[in-house]
Amino acid sequence: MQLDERKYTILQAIIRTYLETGEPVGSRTISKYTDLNLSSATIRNEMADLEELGYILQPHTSAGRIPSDKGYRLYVDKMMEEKEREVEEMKEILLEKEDKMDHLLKQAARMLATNTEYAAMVSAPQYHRNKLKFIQLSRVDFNQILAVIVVEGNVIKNRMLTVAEGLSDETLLKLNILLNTHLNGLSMEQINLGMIAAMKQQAGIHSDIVAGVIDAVAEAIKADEDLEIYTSGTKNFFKYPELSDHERASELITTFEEKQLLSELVQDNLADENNTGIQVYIGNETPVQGMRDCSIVTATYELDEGMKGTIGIIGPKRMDYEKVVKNLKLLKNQLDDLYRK
Amino acid sequence: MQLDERKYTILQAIIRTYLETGEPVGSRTISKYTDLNLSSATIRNEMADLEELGYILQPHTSAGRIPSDKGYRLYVDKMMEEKEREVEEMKEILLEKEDKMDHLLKQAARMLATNTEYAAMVSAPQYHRNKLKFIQLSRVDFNQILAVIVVEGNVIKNRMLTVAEGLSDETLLKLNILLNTHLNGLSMEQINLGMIAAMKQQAGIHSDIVAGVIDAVAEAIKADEDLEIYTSGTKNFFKYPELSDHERASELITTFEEKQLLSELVQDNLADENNTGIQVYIGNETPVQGMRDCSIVTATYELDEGMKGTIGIIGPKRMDYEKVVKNLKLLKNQLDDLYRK
DNA sequence: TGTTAGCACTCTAATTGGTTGAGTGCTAAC
DNA sequence: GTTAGCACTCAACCAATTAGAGTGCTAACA
Repeated sequence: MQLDERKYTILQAIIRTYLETGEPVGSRTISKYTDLNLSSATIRNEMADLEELGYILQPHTSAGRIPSDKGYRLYVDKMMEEKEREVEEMKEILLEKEDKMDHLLKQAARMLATNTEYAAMVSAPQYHRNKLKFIQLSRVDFNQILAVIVVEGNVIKNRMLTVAEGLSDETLLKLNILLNTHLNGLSMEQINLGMIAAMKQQAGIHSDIVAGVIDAVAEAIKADEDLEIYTSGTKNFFKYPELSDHERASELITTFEEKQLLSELVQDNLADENNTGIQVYIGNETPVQGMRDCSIVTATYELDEGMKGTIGIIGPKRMDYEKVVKNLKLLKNQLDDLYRK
Repeated sequence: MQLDERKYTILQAIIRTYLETGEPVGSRTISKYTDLNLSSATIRNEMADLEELGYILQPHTSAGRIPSDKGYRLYVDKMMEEKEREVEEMKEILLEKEDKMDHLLKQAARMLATNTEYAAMVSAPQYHRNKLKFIQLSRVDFNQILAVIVVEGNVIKNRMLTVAEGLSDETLLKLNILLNTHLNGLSMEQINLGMIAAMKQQAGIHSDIVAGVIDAVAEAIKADEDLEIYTSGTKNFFKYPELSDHERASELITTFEEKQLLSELVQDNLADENNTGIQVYIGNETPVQGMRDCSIVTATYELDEGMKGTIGIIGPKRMDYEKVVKNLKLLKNQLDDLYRK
């Protein structure tokens, strides 16, 4: 048995109706809804076939049909574009160029959640191909040295170092020059043990300062270790009965609170090189444990060369995919443009 | 009518029983529970009086009684200490001296939530009495200057400034000296417009750099504007039916997600000078909108001189106050000691 | 051969009414 | 002042019923 054109049309009608109403769809509804002019009995026969093909399911014997994951997948891949969406008024998306990145991203998440009425996440950009740009040691207190490390992409890392006894300005200058001449322009891979040893030797009694700085450099470069993720709209889970029984809600909320659990999503997204921009995970396809009953739609944005982050929406499988994709694209474009100018 | 000793005893019995069971308490239960040797009928009379006095309420006509906010308040103020709590095995609280403050505090919140089975929050310390310690301008790129500002308590603020054309090392040095000689050691209040104008004049064509630095200084000092708050255990709200209907849960979760809404709590807590250490808010007493059905217990910790933060537990009014207070005290002590050594 | 009308059947959701049990308030007696 | 006793209230539970939506199947139709 094949998915011929008529079955395809019927399936499409079922899914669209279900997305609108959230209720299982019966044969009579489809018989009226489509312009196929078929009786409900015929539709019933076709529905039985579609069920056999795995595109739809029956929650119980005497209920209508709902789409299966396979059905949703077909919808997202093939049917979605075809529907000419009425241009709908959308709350203006506006991102002020805030100087604080964290505020900006938090704001972005909030906006996504408000506009879509689903839960939203935004990951802070990951910095790749990081090279050391600049190191600066300064005396702050008698026995405290501040090391400032700037890497490509203008990520800044501060590290306070305590020294046993005061350093003269001259010594400090020497150390500054030592560190900068040896390390500037290098990537993590290029900094090797031999180099470090050589520097330590040159630093003499101040080798522990060199060690501290190297340590801070390492941390600044592998900043992705503690990937920041901002979320918003957790309460929207409650809008969809299929997600809001205690057990499920509890799991979803925990996942959303312990944001590290969402990092899979970010990894997955960034890893995908030939990423067209939008990725859809339906039900079991999700890389995040505890969200098997949801659909997740993500997009990757790029703030600056190599600074990529992920934005995403989590909602019920019967989410309004068009709206979600539209919102994500809009935000992605705004973020892409933000620092490009 | 007065709260005589017998009424007091009965009230105590009612509240304790309710805390244990979470069910409205009937007269017969109390008649058996206490060693007053009174019949249920007598208890009923006393209960009617206690209700009139406002210490207990009846959810509906033919139900037992539950404590009112006023009842809980009396319990927390007067009755709590009297109960000798069996020393209960508690999961060991252990805070590694993590070098990253945010990890440490997040971890602390998680621990509180796990131990108590309520929702927990931890605020990052607020830095008070901030004076400027040190300013450093460095060239990073041809047209980019990095300003590093260190204030008392070693809070560090970075600000990237873009300049129209390159600056000579000499000019940079001059600006550094200008800024440091004028500003070091001053508090926010001491930096006035006249001073800024004078510096701008001396800076000549580089007055915009001075302006940028002043701006960053202002931000560094009023860092409390974006007070960091870490939360954990949101899902614990679901453990208590009185908090987990959709409406209430939705509100609680939103408050917990938009952490700024919890800042009232922190303000309130830090403002209270003669704070004995633990503060209890019952029901309507809470400073946080949307938590009127909860009780909140908070404590203040002090990492270093003037670096105060708040830790807190949010749960149902019928929470195990002793356990909560005990946990907060334990954590508070650990945090207090952490950087003191 | 594909389509349709019709019918028996299934299952959920909502409604109803009855029962149970916990708990109360009140009164009269101790 | 205390208590026994009784009538009353109310939520919670259960079973039975009903209504309605929807199905699958069969037989007739074009």
